Amino acid sequence: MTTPHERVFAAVAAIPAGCVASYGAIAAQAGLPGRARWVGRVLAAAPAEAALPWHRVLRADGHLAFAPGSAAFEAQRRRLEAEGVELVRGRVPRAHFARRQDLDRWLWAPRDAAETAAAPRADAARKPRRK
DNA sequence: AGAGTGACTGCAG
DNA sequence: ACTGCAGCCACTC
Repeated sequence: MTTPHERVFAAVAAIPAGCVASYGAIAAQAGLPGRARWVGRVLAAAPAEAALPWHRVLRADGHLAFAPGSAAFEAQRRRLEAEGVELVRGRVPRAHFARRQDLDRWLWAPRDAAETAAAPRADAARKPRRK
């Protein structure tokens, strides 16, 4: 059967191009709520052959998990920008976060709908923060 | 066995 | 917005 490890891979692979998801969301999607750190560990150990869109996974607040300026940070930022996802004031706008159902649709599971937990408002049509 | 360490998170100050 | 802190849990000394 599917191992937690495989479910994490599947969840990451299910993130649509141009979208992102948090470590916690991936963990929850893989049936491991509360284990965001473990997801980070799995991705760090993931072989390049897996060709996972690891760059679409970031912190819940929109910040990349790597230290700003580090090689890994820049690499991830480049990959995101290549898909049209740009950092605004150092973070990815909530509007880019994939929604629960977007991931479910790719995975299979109607599963529930009960826990529509983090349903981020998908607009973000706000004024340009003065200056 | 026990302490330290994160590709994390949410809450508190 | 930033800093700390408590939970979190696998893994490494």
